Amino acid sequence: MPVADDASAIAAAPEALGPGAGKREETKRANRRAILDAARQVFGEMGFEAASVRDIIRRTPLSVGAFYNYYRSKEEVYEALAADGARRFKPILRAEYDKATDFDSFLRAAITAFFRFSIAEHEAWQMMRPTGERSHAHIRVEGPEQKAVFEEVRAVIADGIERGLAPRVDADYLAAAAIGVAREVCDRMLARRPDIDLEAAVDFAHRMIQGGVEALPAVGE
Amino acid sequence: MPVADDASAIAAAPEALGPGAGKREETKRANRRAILDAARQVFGEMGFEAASVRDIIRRTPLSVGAFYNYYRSKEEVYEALAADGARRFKPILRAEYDKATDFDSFLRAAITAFFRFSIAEHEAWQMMRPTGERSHAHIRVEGPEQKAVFEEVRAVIADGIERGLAPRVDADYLAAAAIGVAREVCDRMLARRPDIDLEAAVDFAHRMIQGGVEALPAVGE
DNA sequence: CGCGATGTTGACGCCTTTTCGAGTTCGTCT
DNA sequence: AGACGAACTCGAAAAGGCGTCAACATCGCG
Repeated sequence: MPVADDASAIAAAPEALGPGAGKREETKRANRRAILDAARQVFGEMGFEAASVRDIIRRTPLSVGAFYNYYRSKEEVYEALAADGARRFKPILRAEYDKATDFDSFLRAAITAFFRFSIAEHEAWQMMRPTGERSHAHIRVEGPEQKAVFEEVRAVIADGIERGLAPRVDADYLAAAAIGVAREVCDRMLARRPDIDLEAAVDFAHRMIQGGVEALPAVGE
Repeated sequence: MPVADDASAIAAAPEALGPGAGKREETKRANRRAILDAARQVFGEMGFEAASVRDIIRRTPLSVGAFYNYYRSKEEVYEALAADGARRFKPILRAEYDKATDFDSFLRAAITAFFRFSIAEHEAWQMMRPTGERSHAHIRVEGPEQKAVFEEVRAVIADGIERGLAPRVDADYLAAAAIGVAREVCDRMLARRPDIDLEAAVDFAHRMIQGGVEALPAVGE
């Protein structure tokens, strides 16, 4: 199920790309992607801490110097990777919202989408993890892209409040709480591999959030 | 050694010394603590990534070699720091539980305690942060001590279920969800500095979790 | 008092990161 | 087309952190 490694590094058919698709731009794009792909592989295989910049560029036709033209450190690469995930998830969320007819069904659809997305990402990163030695530290990136997703959630909630589908509460807190439930339940679900019961987890998170929302009192003003 | 004299605590009574009475043990303890204190300061000031082992020991009367007698890396120090926090919080939670008469009031007390604790910790770490350049990456440790806190929460919930105070649900998921709400709302609250409204945040989290729990029975309401 | 165990020191070697100037490729102007 | 400059790449080398270790200090105990 892991997304097959497509040979994205070298474009065999440099078709007419978008506007101003000079060869320069093209290789830049390809290099960025080569680095990102290699980094995902390396981080997945030996963990973020253990990985070095050299490990990454070794899986790339590029040199050390070229790496530093694109990213300043492996941390920045990691952030770019995380940003990429957020950037891919946001439209999914948006699509669910546009498709939904009522708040409750949107909530469930959004949670389902998030869990599915997380499972896929999880698998994509875990390809070949030989050493069981797992670090106890997780890194959570809170960059612009992640904020954008948060904002999306907050906007949707604010909209729901506006339409009277939810009580007048602090949309900021509600978005945070909903994301918190989803995130943590998702983590637990993933921890139960290989017996992942998507339905049950979605159901739990959905009821929890929905019930919580209904219990919130409208805030003054 | 800077730890110059001590008032000649004569080793006349080698036996009846309490736990950790040897001078050796004592300095070991002091050194560990010196490292931890220095590390908290350094991490707070320049961020975890930027900090080096030498930055830490520089604020300590110890040498590089001594550092490696206590910890294998700055990561391990960070984990120790996080473990320390969890170890200090766990009894607080326990005390609230022993004191509580019903589940609902315990829940509120626990959330309040957690938020208070978080505010204090936050302030302890943020002493003097000159450079505004903040990394977007947070590190979350998930070591034995954190697991112990999680287990504590889960046990309390399981107990509540046993007594019929909460519906028969997956205690694992419920603990995760409750922690998720508390954590995220707490983060948001802290982000609103310096206008922190503890009451409002506690109230929000409390209602959210309580409402969520009530909505949980398998055959939705 | 003296000896072994335990702890500490700090310079050293290793390894990674980051820089930088020479060389190369691309886009563009004539 | 030819040639010039800008942008990019390369890899050696500088910079610097990490972890070690042999020598030294201190402690506990008989």
